[in-house]
Amino acid sequence: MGEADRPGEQPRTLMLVDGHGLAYRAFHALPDTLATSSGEPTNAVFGFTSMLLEVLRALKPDYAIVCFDSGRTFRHDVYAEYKAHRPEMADDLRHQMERIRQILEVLNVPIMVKEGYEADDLIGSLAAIARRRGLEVVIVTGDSDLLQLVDGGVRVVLPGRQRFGEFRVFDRQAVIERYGFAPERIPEFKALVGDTSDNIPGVPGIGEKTATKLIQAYPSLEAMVERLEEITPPRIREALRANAEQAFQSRELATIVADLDLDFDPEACRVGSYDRDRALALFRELEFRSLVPKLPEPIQRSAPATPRLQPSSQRMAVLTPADLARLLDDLAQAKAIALDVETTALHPMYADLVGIALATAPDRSYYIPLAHTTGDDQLPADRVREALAPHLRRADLAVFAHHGKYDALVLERAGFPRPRIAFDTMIAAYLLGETSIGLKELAFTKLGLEMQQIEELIGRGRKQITMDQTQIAQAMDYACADVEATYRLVDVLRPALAEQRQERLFHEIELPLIDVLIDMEEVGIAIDTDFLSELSTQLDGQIRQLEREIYRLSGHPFNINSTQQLARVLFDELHLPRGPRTKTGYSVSQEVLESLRDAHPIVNAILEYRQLLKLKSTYVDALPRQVHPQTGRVHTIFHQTVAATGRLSSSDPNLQNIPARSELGQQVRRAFIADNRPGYRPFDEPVVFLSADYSQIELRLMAHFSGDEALTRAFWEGKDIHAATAAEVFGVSLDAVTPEMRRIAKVVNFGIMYGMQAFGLARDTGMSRQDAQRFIEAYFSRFPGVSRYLEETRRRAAEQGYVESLFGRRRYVPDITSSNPNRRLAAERMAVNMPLQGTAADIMKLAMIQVHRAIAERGLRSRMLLQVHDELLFEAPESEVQELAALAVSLMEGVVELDVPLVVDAKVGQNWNDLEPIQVKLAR
DNA sequence: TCCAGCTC
DNA sequence: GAGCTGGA
Repeated sequence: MGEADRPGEQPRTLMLVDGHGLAYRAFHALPDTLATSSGEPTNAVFGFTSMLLEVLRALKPDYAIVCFDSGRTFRHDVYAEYKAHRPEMADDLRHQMERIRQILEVLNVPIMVKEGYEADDLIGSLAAIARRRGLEVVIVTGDSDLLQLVDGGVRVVLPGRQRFGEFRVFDRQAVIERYGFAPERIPEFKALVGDTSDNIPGVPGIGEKTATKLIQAYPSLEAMVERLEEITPPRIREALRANAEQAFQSRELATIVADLDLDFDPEACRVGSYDRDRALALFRELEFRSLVPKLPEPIQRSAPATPRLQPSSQRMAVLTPADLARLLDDLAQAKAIALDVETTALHPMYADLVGIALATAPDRSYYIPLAHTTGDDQLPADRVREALAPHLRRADLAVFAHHGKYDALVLERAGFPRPRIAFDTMIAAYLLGETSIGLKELAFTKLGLEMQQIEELIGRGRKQITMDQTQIAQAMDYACADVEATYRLVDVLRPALAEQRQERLFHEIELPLIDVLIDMEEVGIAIDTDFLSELSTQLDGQIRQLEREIYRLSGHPFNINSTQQLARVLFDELHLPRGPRTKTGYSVSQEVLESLRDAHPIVNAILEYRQLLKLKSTYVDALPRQVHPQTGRVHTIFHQTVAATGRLSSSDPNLQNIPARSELGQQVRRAFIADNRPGYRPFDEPVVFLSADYSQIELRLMAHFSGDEALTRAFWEGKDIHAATAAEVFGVSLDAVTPEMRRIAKVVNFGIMYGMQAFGLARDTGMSRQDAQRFIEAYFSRFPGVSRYLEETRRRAAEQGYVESLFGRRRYVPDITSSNPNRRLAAERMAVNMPLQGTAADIMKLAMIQVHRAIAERGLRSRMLLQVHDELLFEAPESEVQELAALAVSLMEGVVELDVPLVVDAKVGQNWNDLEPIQVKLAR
């Protein structure tokens, strides 16, 4: 029987997907950075799949077909130029079309292609057939041309303008609201306006506004031509008269055929029956983790093919002394456990312990609730601490964790012994170059497990609760699944590290560093809040004054912080010359403003206003808010797995970008003080800051790696490297180097390490492009080793797909072979920079471990507070500072032996700004 | 989310 | 080249 409406039943819905249209739109709407970790581009596949699943979920169609274009279409016979302008499908997209076919195959969505026709025509015809059989139709496309098919029972879905994943549904009313006329008149609209992408000529001189008016005023194109005489203005009338034939032809081109005779068996297109396992495997291959939850429930299976949880695992909530005894028995036998803490906050210094999860085997786990507000049957924390402490201290018990630095610090703050992390799955994944290193992502990509998302437990947005408010049984399932996955991941990641020969990097640098970082995060640093609040008041006055000045000069008040409003004032009202554009308008960046300094007095005021406000909001006002209520100090988080080069990063607050250059910046730096505040002083004697920083470490590494003779010699001779560079390149003696020559040489030295081209050098020095180019050439002829090294690094990167630091840290640069020159050049810059920045990071990390260990071994009370890439900041009792300085300098300089000396400068002072060099008496 | 601006 | 944060 047919699909005609049956009494009392909702009409069924057919979803028709415009395969090319949607893929094409996704390809251009989504960034081409969307790719798998191996570099396969997936933006079109991802956008297509995301939209498909979203519509399936939201509109729940009963049937679905995806239509694709075939080769040559009848339109070529009508108009030879049709689509002649369209560029050949980009290779990146062509490849992705095959992936889309695979997606559709595993989702069991049928594909329709018909020789000589485009997807539009199939869709139009299928829609008509489906309507005749009483089905509702939903057309999913990226091409707004299809809006002409909208009718009573036909709706069109287009991707959202802002987010591709979201979609807009157009019914008849929505089309009328958007265009001002009915859907069926869209072909006439296109016939008048033309469409360059389809190479439809249209009527020259008629734009969207005029076309809309004409369509609203006349019932058809024929009527317009018949009643030509009444059309005004004459320009339009004549344009129409001269191009009437072309307009009719254009309309034909723009009209979607809806009368093909197609076989259509709805039952063959039923939504829902598909092989979930195969779909998951393909999603895994494409790294579409975020799309997994959007997969429809298969109707032919009662349970998902891949278990969400491991059904064979034994889990228990540890609630009674008997439970605890059982856990301890198990622990006593264990050689390794996976550990995870559940808490109330992301910042380890502000997180309260809510529960502890432990796995003693991949399929055996425990959850010990400690502070759930939902149950009163939890064991007392003291009892749990006493029970676990001996095990956490056991040298023969390996503790696995995912982001163990966090767990260890939280446990320590809760009174437990700090566990030593024997394997950290997050760090391992980071070293391996995995693109997603979250536990849930790794469980999916490495183990094929679909893990419960934290949001499923605690919700999201305004209704989000904290972990302590969850039910114990639910928290147990969540936390136990995490530790079991962690346990299993170790077995996958360990051999992978061996395979990449990164065991030493992992075991001798990254893992030992965890302990150092925990100490630094826990100790924190003191700031002078009184000083900052005074500074804030003072800045406030200056800012208000500048604000008044700016309003006066512009003639009216406006929001100076809004880049859009500011651009309007500068370029529209004051008519200052516009510079480069951003996506949303004209740039009002510092760089642009600097160039306009002389054009109008308001520019200077704005620059100064910006600087003051930036420093005030980012540092002066923000830092005091970050003082910990219990410790009275500021505790940053050091991230070990964020930077692509192996550097650390810092956040909450970021203490690695405290101002240093400007006068005001130095004021901010002065607020970081050695903690001699009454009531806070950590020891019974005054403390001071010791700062130890590597001098020119990356340039030294450049000398080492490149073996360049001139550069190496300059370092051995202890020369001012920028002056020495200037002398070489300008061909003068060292004494004859002017400050300007040195400045340029300095920019070049930095630029070379960043893979800078002549353009960047010209921009940063104020030279002309030609001069910059000549300068770079002169540099390379003076330092041929550097030139060879850069070339060799790029070549190797292209050959193996990654670059390495001295200690085997890797960075993958898949774009190094991209056909897009911008992306390829960017990849080349990353490739030449990483070995320098990455090796510097390795060296610093090793030094931190050694200095930290030496401090402990010598029983010193000095504490390492901060690492800022090439600088270590310590707080030391005055009586220790000499010893500490000698220790830090000698260990830092001696971390590795290179072909150039490593040099460390040490300085001492009461605050982070006013530091004086300290003469280091090297022991022995 | 983007832009701007602070660091090494 | 590498980061993080504030503001719209």
